[in-house]
Amino acid sequence: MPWKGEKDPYKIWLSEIILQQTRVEQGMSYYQKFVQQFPVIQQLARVSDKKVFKLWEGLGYYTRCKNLLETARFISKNKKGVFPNTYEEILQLKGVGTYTAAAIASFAYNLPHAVLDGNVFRVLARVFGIGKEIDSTEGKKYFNQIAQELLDKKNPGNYNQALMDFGAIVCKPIAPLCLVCPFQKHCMAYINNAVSKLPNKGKKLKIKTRWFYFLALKYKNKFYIRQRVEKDIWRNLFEFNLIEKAKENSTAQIINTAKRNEIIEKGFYDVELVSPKQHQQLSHQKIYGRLIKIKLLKPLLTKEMILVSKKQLTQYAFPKFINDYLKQLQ
DNA sequence: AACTCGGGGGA
DNA sequence: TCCCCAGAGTT
Repeated sequence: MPWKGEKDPYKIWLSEIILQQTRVEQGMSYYQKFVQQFPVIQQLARVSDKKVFKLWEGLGYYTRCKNLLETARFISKNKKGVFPNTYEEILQLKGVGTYTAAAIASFAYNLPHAVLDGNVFRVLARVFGIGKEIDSTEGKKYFNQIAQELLDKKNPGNYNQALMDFGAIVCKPIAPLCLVCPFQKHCMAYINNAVSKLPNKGKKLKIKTRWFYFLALKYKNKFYIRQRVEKDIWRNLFEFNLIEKAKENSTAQIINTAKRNEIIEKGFYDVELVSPKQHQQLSHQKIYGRLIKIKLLKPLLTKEMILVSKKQLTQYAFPKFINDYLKQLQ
């Protein structure tokens, strides 16, 4: 992995933000893109939001991208481009929590802070047989104390790296390699046949179902799009005119809603295409929907949406759900 | 403390 | 389908 052994705090920070709740294989190409285009933090700081969000497109958790830019600009302007070098200062940065601060502090500056990520939680829970819920406040505190005690204070960077690698390669979530594990004889979970029960993740989140009907409104061969600014999924990304429903609706019902909302007017539109039903499973929501392509014979009255050509669409960041439609859009 | 925030890949 | 990923911010 290109960030291993990396000592530039900027690149370490970049890799850590990208890898939050993200698999290495998924984040790799994004890291490469960012490092190649912005070798130093000042370069990232002066790029437009639009371009950076386009680079982040498809990676998910888009507030990471917003915070990434905010932090790059903060360090560039207020710190003369010099990355902070204490745990406390690093922790203050937007988008940097206790894990990321410990990772940067130990990897870049060899400061004695133990990382506590999914890997470390798992290894500690199993080896020591800790059944406390890892997402509770008490559990986090408890695990953090143990992690900090175990840390090799003379070599925190390598220690942290090694423990995470061990969790990722040997002490895996599913089908861990217990038979070749050097901790086999001491691992409380293995001895008690409880490997699959640890770590203990408490709550299960409820998944809500939503139906998104996107009206791709076309006027004079250009499409109306808008930025999602509300507090919801895909904030800061772009979309077509959205009609959201709690349940499945027929195309006729959606068209009726559009008329009622004065988005289209009788005699001044033409339905050109209705896509197949599509769905996307997010960690906390299940999205169903369709794209309905409509040719408008007169422009929209609202100023909320902007009109862009098919070619210009490629400059905007869209959720995957819409990008899948864009491929079918002529 | 509980909720919210994406998308991908393996079983 | 379910799980889980080098978690953080908000309510």
